[in-house]
Amino acid sequence: MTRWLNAEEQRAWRTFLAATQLLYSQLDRELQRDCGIPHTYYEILVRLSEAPERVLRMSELAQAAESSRSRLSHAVARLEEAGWVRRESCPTDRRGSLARLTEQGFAALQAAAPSHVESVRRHLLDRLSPQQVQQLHEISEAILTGLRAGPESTPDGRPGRTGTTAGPGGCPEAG
Amino acid sequence: MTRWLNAEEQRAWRTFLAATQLLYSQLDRELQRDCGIPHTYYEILVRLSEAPERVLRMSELAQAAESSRSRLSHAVARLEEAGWVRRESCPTDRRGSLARLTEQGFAALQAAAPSHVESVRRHLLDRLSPQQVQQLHEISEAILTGLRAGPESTPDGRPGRTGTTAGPGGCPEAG
DNA sequence: AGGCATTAGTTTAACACTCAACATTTGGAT
DNA sequence: ATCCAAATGTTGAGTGTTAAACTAATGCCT
Repeated sequence: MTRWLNAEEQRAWRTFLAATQLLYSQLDRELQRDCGIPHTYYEILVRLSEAPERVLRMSELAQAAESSRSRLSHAVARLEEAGWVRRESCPTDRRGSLARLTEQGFAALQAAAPSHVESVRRHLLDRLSPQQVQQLHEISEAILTGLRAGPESTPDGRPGRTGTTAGPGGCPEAG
Repeated sequence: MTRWLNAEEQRAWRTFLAATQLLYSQLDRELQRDCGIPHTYYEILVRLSEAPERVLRMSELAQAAESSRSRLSHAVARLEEAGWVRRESCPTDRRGSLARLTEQGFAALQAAAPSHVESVRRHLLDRLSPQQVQQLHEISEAILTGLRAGPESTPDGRPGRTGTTAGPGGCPEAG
Protein backbone atom coordinates (compact mmCIF):
# COMPACT_ATOMS: atom_id res chain seq x y z
CA MET A 1 0.00 0.00 0.00
CA THR A 2 2.75 2.42 0.83
CA ARG A 3 3.74 4.68 -2.03
CA TRP A 4 7.51 4.27 -1.60
CA LEU A 5 9.89 6.68 -3.23
CA ASN A 6 11.34 5.71 -6.57
CA ALA A 7 15.04 6.10 -7.21
CA GLU A 8 14.89 9.64 -8.54
CA GLU A 9 12.56 10.83 -5.82
CA GLN A 10 14.77 9.30 -3.22
CA ARG A 11 17.91 10.91 -4.55
CA ALA A 12 16.17 14.26 -4.78
CA TRP A 13 14.78 14.04 -1.26
CA ARG A 14 18.03 12.95 0.34
CA THR A 15 20.09 15.54 -1.45
CA PHE A 16 17.62 18.23 -0.52
CA LEU A 17 17.69 17.08 3.07
CA ALA A 18 21.47 17.06 3.28
CA ALA A 19 21.85 20.39 1.50
CA THR A 20 19.37 22.27 3.64
CA GLN A 21 20.62 20.77 6.88
CA LEU A 22 24.21 21.65 6.13
CA LEU A 23 23.22 25.05 4.83
CA TYR A 24 21.31 25.99 7.95
CA SER A 25 23.86 24.64 10.33
CA GLN A 26 26.52 26.61 8.50
CA LEU A 27 24.52 29.83 8.55
CA ASP A 28 23.67 29.30 12.17
CA ARG A 29 27.28 28.68 13.10
CA GLU A 30 28.47 31.82 11.33
CA LEU A 31 25.75 33.93 12.89
CA GLN A 32 26.50 32.51 16.31
CA ARG A 33 30.20 33.22 15.84
CA ASP A 34 29.74 36.74 14.46
CA CYS A 35 27.04 38.05 16.73
CA GLY A 36 26.28 35.43 19.31
CA ILE A 37 22.68 34.60 18.47
CA PRO A 38 20.98 31.75 16.63
CA HIS A 39 19.34 32.37 13.31
CA THR A 40 15.83 32.24 14.77
CA TYR A 41 16.69 35.17 17.01
CA TYR A 42 18.10 37.08 14.09
CA GLU A 43 14.83 36.49 12.31
CA ILE A 44 12.91 37.98 15.22
CA LEU A 45 15.07 41.08 15.21
CA VAL A 46 14.61 41.48 11.46
CA ARG A 47 10.84 41.29 11.66
CA LEU A 48 10.76 43.77 14.47
CA SER A 49 13.04 46.11 12.57
CA GLU A 50 10.61 46.10 9.67
CA ALA A 51 7.49 46.79 11.70
CA PRO A 52 6.10 50.33 12.06
CA GLU A 53 7.85 51.92 15.03
CA ARG A 54 9.67 48.62 15.41
CA VAL A 55 6.94 47.29 17.67
CA LEU A 56 4.74 44.22 17.29
CA ARG A 57 2.27 42.24 19.31
CA MET A 58 3.80 38.98 20.41
CA SER A 59 1.36 36.98 18.35
CA GLU A 60 2.00 39.03 15.23
CA LEU A 61 5.69 38.69 15.74
CA ALA A 62 5.32 34.95 16.17
CA GLN A 63 3.50 34.75 12.88
CA ALA A 64 5.96 36.98 11.07
CA ALA A 65 8.91 34.97 12.32
CA GLU A 66 7.30 31.56 11.73
CA SER A 67 7.68 30.81 15.41
CA SER A 68 5.49 29.18 18.01
CA ARG A 69 4.20 31.39 20.79
CA SER A 70 6.17 29.47 23.32
CA ARG A 71 9.41 29.71 21.43
CA LEU A 72 8.92 33.40 20.88
CA SER A 73 8.21 33.97 24.54
CA HIS A 74 11.45 32.28 25.55
CA ALA A 75 13.38 34.04 22.83
CA VAL A 76 12.11 37.49 23.70
CA ALA A 77 12.91 36.88 27.34
CA ARG A 78 16.46 36.16 26.31
CA LEU A 79 16.67 39.13 23.93
CA GLU A 80 15.31 41.33 26.67
CA GLU A 81 18.12 40.27 28.98
CA ALA A 82 20.53 41.32 26.27
CA GLY A 83 18.82 44.71 26.11
CA TRP A 84 17.89 44.30 22.46
CA VAL A 85 14.15 44.08 22.92
CA ARG A 86 11.82 45.58 25.50
CA ARG A 87 8.40 44.33 26.47
CA GLU A 88 5.54 46.78 26.86
CA SER A 89 1.97 46.21 27.85
CA CYS A 90 -0.61 46.50 25.12
CA PRO A 91 -2.96 49.45 25.59
CA THR A 92 -5.90 47.95 23.70
CA ASP A 93 -5.85 44.40 25.02
CA ARG A 94 -4.89 43.65 28.56
CA ARG A 95 -3.92 40.10 27.69
CA GLY A 96 -1.43 41.19 25.14
CA SER A 97 2.10 42.41 25.23
CA LEU A 98 4.22 44.29 22.77
CA ALA A 99 7.80 43.65 21.84
CA ARG A 100 9.82 46.69 20.88
CA LEU A 101 13.24 46.65 19.27
CA THR A 102 15.55 48.93 21.25
CA GLU A 103 18.11 51.23 19.71
CA GLN A 104 20.74 48.90 21.00
CA GLY A 105 18.98 45.97 19.36
CA PHE A 106 18.71 47.80 16.08
CA ALA A 107 22.38 48.65 16.20
CA ALA A 108 23.24 45.03 16.90
CA LEU A 109 21.16 43.96 13.93
CA GLN A 110 22.84 46.50 11.68
CA ALA A 111 26.18 45.21 12.80
CA ALA A 112 25.23 41.60 12.17
CA ALA A 113 23.47 42.00 8.83
CA PRO A 114 26.37 42.45 6.39
CA SER A 115 28.17 39.31 7.37
CA HIS A 116 24.97 37.30 7.46
CA VAL A 117 23.93 38.47 4.01
CA GLU A 118 27.38 37.58 2.82
CA SER A 119 26.89 34.08 4.21
CA VAL A 120 23.59 33.66 2.45
CA ARG A 121 25.17 34.74 -0.79
CA ARG A 122 28.25 32.62 -0.43
CA HIS A 123 26.51 29.42 0.52
CA LEU A 124 23.29 29.71 -1.41
CA LEU A 125 22.72 32.41 -3.99
CA ASP A 126 26.19 32.48 -5.49
CA ARG A 127 25.96 28.74 -6.11
CA LEU A 128 22.83 29.04 -8.23
CA SER A 129 22.12 30.55 -11.62
CA PRO A 130 19.51 33.33 -11.68
CA GLN A 131 17.16 30.83 -13.24
CA GLN A 132 17.70 28.38 -10.43
CA VAL A 133 17.00 31.09 -7.89
CA GLN A 134 13.74 31.65 -9.69
CA GLN A 135 12.98 27.92 -9.69
CA LEU A 136 13.79 27.62 -6.02
CA HIS A 137 11.42 30.46 -5.33
CA GLU A 138 8.58 28.75 -7.16
CA ILE A 139 9.25 25.42 -5.53
CA SER A 140 9.33 26.99 -2.10
CA GLU A 141 6.12 28.82 -2.86
CA ALA A 142 4.44 25.52 -3.74
CA ILE A 143 5.61 23.79 -0.59
CA LEU A 144 4.61 26.72 1.56
CA THR A 145 1.15 26.92 0.05
CA GLY A 146 0.62 23.26 0.79
CA LEU A 147 1.76 23.55 4.36
CA ARG A 148 -0.22 26.67 5.09
CA ALA A 149 -3.36 25.13 3.63
CA GLY A 150 -3.26 22.62 6.46
CA PRO A 151 -2.50 18.91 6.56
CA GLU A 152 -5.87 17.81 5.22
CA SER A 153 -5.80 19.43 1.82
CA THR A 154 -4.70 17.65 -1.32
CA PRO A 155 -2.72 19.17 -4.16
CA ASP A 156 -4.76 19.65 -7.27
CA GLY A 157 -4.07 20.26 -10.91
CA ARG A 158 -1.77 17.27 -10.80
CA PRO A 159 -2.51 13.73 -11.95
CA GLY A 160 -3.03 11.26 -9.13
CA ARG A 161 0.09 9.38 -8.11
CA THR A 162 -1.47 6.24 -6.74
CA GLY A 163 0.43 3.96 -9.05
CA THR A 164 4.04 4.75 -8.19
CA THR A 165 6.72 2.13 -8.13
CA ALA A 166 7.04 -0.34 -5.34
CA GLY A 167 9.29 -0.01 -2.34
CA PRO A 168 12.33 -1.66 -0.89
CA GLY A 169 12.95 -5.32 -0.47
CA GLY A 170 14.23 -5.79 3.00
CA CYS A 171 14.84 -2.39 4.39
CA PRO A 172 13.00 0.87 4.53
CA GLU A 173 14.70 3.19 2.10
CA ALA A 174 12.77 6.08 3.33
CA GLY A 175 15.51 8.46 4.43
CA MET B 1 30.54 47.29 0.29
CA THR B 2 27.93 44.76 1.31
CA ARG B 3 26.28 42.98 -1.58
CA TRP B 4 22.69 43.26 -0.30
CA LEU B 5 19.98 41.10 -1.72
CA ASN B 6 17.86 42.55 -4.48
CA ALA B 7 14.10 42.21 -4.35
CA GLU B 8 13.88 38.92 -6.20
CA GLU B 9 16.73 37.35 -4.24
CA GLN B 10 15.17 38.46 -1.03
CA ARG B 11 11.77 37.02 -1.88
CA ALA B 12 13.36 33.75 -2.97
CA TRP B 13 15.48 33.45 0.14
CA ARG B 14 12.69 34.26 2.55
CA THR B 15 10.24 31.94 0.90
CA PHE B 16 12.80 29.17 0.85
CA LEU B 17 13.52 29.76 4.50
CA ALA B 18 9.89 29.69 5.53
CA ALA B 19 9.07 26.66 3.40
CA THR B 20 11.92 24.52 4.64
CA GLN B 21 11.41 25.51 8.26
CA LEU B 22 7.73 24.67 8.17
CA LEU B 23 8.37 21.51 6.20
CA TYR B 24 10.91 20.16 8.65
CA SER B 25 8.94 21.09 11.71
CA GLN B 26 5.91 19.36 10.22
CA LEU B 27 7.83 16.21 9.34
CA ASP B 28 9.45 16.20 12.74
CA ARG B 29 6.15 16.61 14.50
CA GLU B 30 4.55 13.75 12.60
CA LEU B 31 7.50 11.48 13.20
CA GLN B 32 7.52 12.36 16.86
CA ARG B 33 3.82 11.65 17.11
CA ASP B 34 3.93 8.39 15.15
CA CYS B 35 7.02 6.80 16.56
CA GLY B 36 8.38 9.01 19.27
CA ILE B 37 11.71 10.03 17.81
CA PRO B 38 12.98 13.15 16.09
CA HIS B 39 13.87 13.08 12.43
CA THR B 40 17.59 13.07 13.12
CA TYR B 41 17.21 9.80 15.02
CA TYR B 42 15.18 8.32 12.22
CA GLU B 43 17.99 9.24 9.88
CA ILE B 44 20.46 7.38 12.05
CA LEU B 45 18.33 4.25 12.03
CA VAL B 46 17.96 4.42 8.26
CA ARG B 47 21.69 4.67 7.67
CA LEU B 48 22.35 1.78 10.00
CA SER B 49 19.68 -0.29 8.28
CA GLU B 50 21.44 0.19 4.97
CA ALA B 51 24.91 -0.74 6.17
CA PRO B 52 26.29 -4.25 5.71
CA GLU B 53 25.17 -6.31 8.70
CA ARG B 54 23.53 -3.11 9.94
CA VAL B 55 26.70 -2.10 11.75
CA LEU B 56 28.80 1.02 11.38
CA ARG B 57 31.67 2.73 13.11
CA MET B 58 30.46 5.77 15.00
CA SER B 59 32.44 8.10 12.78
CA GLU B 60 31.13 6.53 9.60
CA LEU B 61 27.63 6.73 10.92
CA ALA B 62 28.14 10.36 11.81
CA GLN B 63 29.22 11.09 8.27
CA ALA B 64 26.39 9.11 6.73
CA ALA B 65 23.80 10.85 8.85
CA GLU B 66 25.28 14.35 8.46
CA SER B 67 25.71 14.54 12.21
CA SER B 68 28.42 15.83 14.49
CA ARG B 69 30.25 13.25 16.59
CA SER B 70 28.87 14.77 19.72
CA ARG B 71 25.31 14.71 18.55
CA LEU B 72 25.63 11.15 17.37
CA SER B 73 27.08 10.08 20.66
CA HIS B 74 24.13 11.50 22.55
CA ALA B 75 21.65 10.11 20.07
CA VAL B 76 23.07 6.60 20.14
CA ALA B 77 23.05 6.65 23.92
CA ARG B 78 19.38 7.41 23.77
CA LEU B 79 18.63 4.84 21.08
CA GLU B 80 20.53 2.28 23.12
CA GLU B 81 18.27 2.91 26.10
CA ALA B 82 15.33 2.23 23.84
CA GLY B 83 16.94 -1.05 22.81
CA TRP B 84 17.07 -0.09 19.16
CA VAL B 85 20.83 0.17 18.83
CA ARG B 86 23.62 -1.67 20.62
CA ARG B 87 27.19 -0.50 21.01
CA GLU B 88 30.01 -2.96 20.43
CA SER B 89 33.72 -2.50 20.71
CA CYS B 90 35.64 -2.32 17.48
CA PRO B 91 37.96 -5.29 17.00
CA THR B 92 40.46 -3.47 14.79
CA ASP B 93 40.74 -0.18 16.62
CA ARG B 94 40.52 -0.03 20.34
CA ARG B 95 39.50 3.63 20.28
CA GLY B 96 36.51 2.93 18.15
CA SER B 97 33.06 1.70 18.79
CA LEU B 98 30.47 0.15 16.57
CA ALA B 99 26.79 0.88 16.52
CA ARG B 100 24.58 -2.05 15.56
CA LEU B 101 20.90 -1.84 14.73
CA THR B 102 19.04 -4.44 16.80
CA GLU B 103 16.17 -6.54 15.49
CA GLN B 104 13.92 -4.47 17.67
CA GLY B 105 15.32 -1.30 16.15
CA PHE B 106 14.86 -2.59 12.64
CA ALA B 107 11.29 -3.52 13.42
CA ALA B 108 10.66 -0.06 14.83
CA LEU B 109 12.06 1.47 11.67
CA GLN B 110 9.90 -0.72 9.48
CA ALA B 111 6.91 0.32 11.49
CA ALA B 112 7.76 4.00 11.22
CA ALA B 113 8.73 4.14 7.56
CA PRO B 114 5.37 4.02 5.77
CA SER B 115 3.87 6.94 7.58
CA HIS B 116 7.05 8.96 7.28
CA VAL B 117 7.29 8.36 3.55
CA GLU B 118 3.69 9.36 3.28
CA SER B 119 4.52 12.61 5.05
CA VAL B 120 7.37 13.36 2.69
CA ARG B 121 5.10 12.75 -0.25
CA ARG B 122 2.20 14.73 1.08
CA HIS B 123 4.16 17.79 2.12
CA LEU B 124 6.89 17.86 -0.48
CA LEU B 125 6.83 15.59 -3.52
CA ASP B 126 3.12 15.68 -4.23
CA ARG B 127 3.27 19.47 -4.29
CA LEU B 128 5.84 19.56 -7.07
CA SER B 129 5.80 18.61 -10.73
CA PRO B 130 8.29 15.91 -11.76
CA GLN B 131 10.27 18.67 -13.41
CA GLN B 132 10.39 20.66 -10.20
CA VAL B 133 11.59 17.61 -8.32
CA GLN B 134 14.39 17.38 -10.84
CA GLN B 135 15.17 21.08 -10.46
CA LEU B 136 15.18 20.80 -6.69
CA HIS B 137 17.61 17.92 -6.97
CA GLU B 138 20.00 19.93 -9.11
CA ILE B 139 19.75 22.98 -6.89
CA SER B 140 20.43 20.88 -3.82
CA GLU B 141 23.43 19.28 -5.50
CA ALA B 142 24.85 22.71 -6.22
CA ILE B 143 24.41 23.88 -2.66
CA LEU B 144 25.81 20.69 -1.25
CA THR B 145 28.85 20.78 -3.47
CA GLY B 146 29.59 24.29 -2.36
CA LEU B 147 29.25 23.45 1.30
CA ARG B 148 31.28 20.29 1.13
CA ALA B 149 34.05 22.07 -0.74
CA GLY B 150 34.62 24.14 2.36
CA PRO B 151 33.98 27.79 3.16
CA GLU B 152 37.00 29.10 1.30
CA SER B 153 36.15 28.02 -2.23
CA THR B 154 34.42 30.23 -4.74
CA PRO B 155 31.83 29.14 -7.25
CA ASP B 156 33.11 29.21 -10.77
CA GLY B 157 31.63 29.17 -14.24
CA ARG B 158 29.46 32.04 -13.14
CA PRO B 159 30.00 35.73 -13.88
CA GLY B 160 31.16 37.71 -10.88
CA ARG B 161 28.38 39.34 -8.91
CA THR B 162 30.29 42.23 -7.45
CA GLY B 163 27.97 44.81 -8.92
CA THR B 164 24.63 43.86 -7.42
CA THR B 165 22.08 46.41 -6.39
CA ALA B 166 22.45 48.40 -3.25
CA GLY B 167 20.93 47.58 0.08
CA PRO B 168 18.31 48.95 2.42
CA GLY B 169 17.88 52.53 3.45
CA GLY B 170 17.35 52.46 7.16
CA CYS B 171 17.01 48.89 8.08
CA PRO B 172 18.77 45.65 7.32
CA GLU B 173 16.52 43.68 5.00
CA ALA B 174 18.59 40.62 5.36
CA GLY B 175 16.11 38.10 6.68
C1' DA C 1 61.91 2.68 21.21
C1' DG C 2 60.37 7.45 22.32
C1' DG C 3 57.88 11.45 21.41
C1' DC C 4 53.90 13.76 19.68
C1' DA C 5 50.44 15.36 16.66
C1' DT C 6 46.16 13.23 15.10
C1' DT C 7 42.03 10.72 15.40
C1' DA C 8 37.92 8.40 17.90
C1' DG C 9 34.63 8.90 20.95
C1' DT C 10 32.53 10.61 25.28
C1' DT C 11 31.21 14.00 28.52
C1' DT C 12 29.81 18.34 30.67
C1' DA C 13 27.43 22.59 30.82
C1' DA C 14 24.93 26.04 28.57
C1' DC C 15 21.45 26.85 25.62
C1' DA C 16 17.26 26.30 22.50
C1' DC C 17 12.94 23.98 21.39
C1' DT C 18 8.65 21.38 22.29
C1' DC C 19 4.66 20.14 24.60
C1' DA C 20 1.37 20.60 27.98
C1' DA C 21 -0.41 23.06 31.76
C1' DC C 22 -1.59 27.41 33.40
C1' DA C 23 -3.43 32.25 34.35
C1' DT C 24 -5.61 35.95 32.33
C1' DT C 25 -8.65 38.37 29.35
C1' DT C 26 -11.90 38.75 25.75
C1' DG C 27 -16.21 38.33 23.39
C1' DG C 28 -20.15 36.33 22.30
C1' DA C 29 -24.23 33.47 23.52
C1' DT C 30 -28.17 32.93 26.26
C1' DA D 1 -25.70 40.09 33.63
C1' DT D 2 -23.68 35.47 33.43
C1' DC D 3 -21.51 31.83 31.58
C1' DC D 4 -18.22 29.65 28.72
C1' DA D 5 -15.45 28.85 24.75
C1' DA D 6 -11.64 30.94 22.47
C1' DA D 7 -7.49 33.68 22.41
C1' DT D 8 -3.11 35.77 24.51
C1' DG D 9 0.93 35.03 26.59
C1' DT D 10 3.95 32.70 30.10
C1' DT D 11 5.97 28.93 32.55
C1' DG D 12 8.22 24.46 33.67
C1' DA D 13 9.75 19.95 32.61
C1' DG D 14 11.79 17.12 29.41
C1' DT D 15 14.57 16.57 25.49
C1' DG D 16 17.86 17.63 21.80
C1' DT D 17 21.93 20.37 20.21
C1' DT D 18 26.26 22.72 20.61
C1' DA D 19 30.96 23.83 21.78
C1' DA D 20 34.80 22.85 24.44
C1' DA D 21 37.29 19.98 27.40
C1' DC D 22 38.71 15.49 28.12
C1' DT D 23 40.42 10.41 27.72
C1' DA D 24 42.37 7.05 25.18
C1' DA D 25 44.44 4.84 21.31
C1' DT D 26 46.86 5.22 16.88
C1' DG D 27 50.50 5.99 13.71
C1' DC D 28 54.09 8.46 12.07
C1' DC D 29 58.75 10.43 12.45
C1' DT D 30 63.17 10.53 14.02
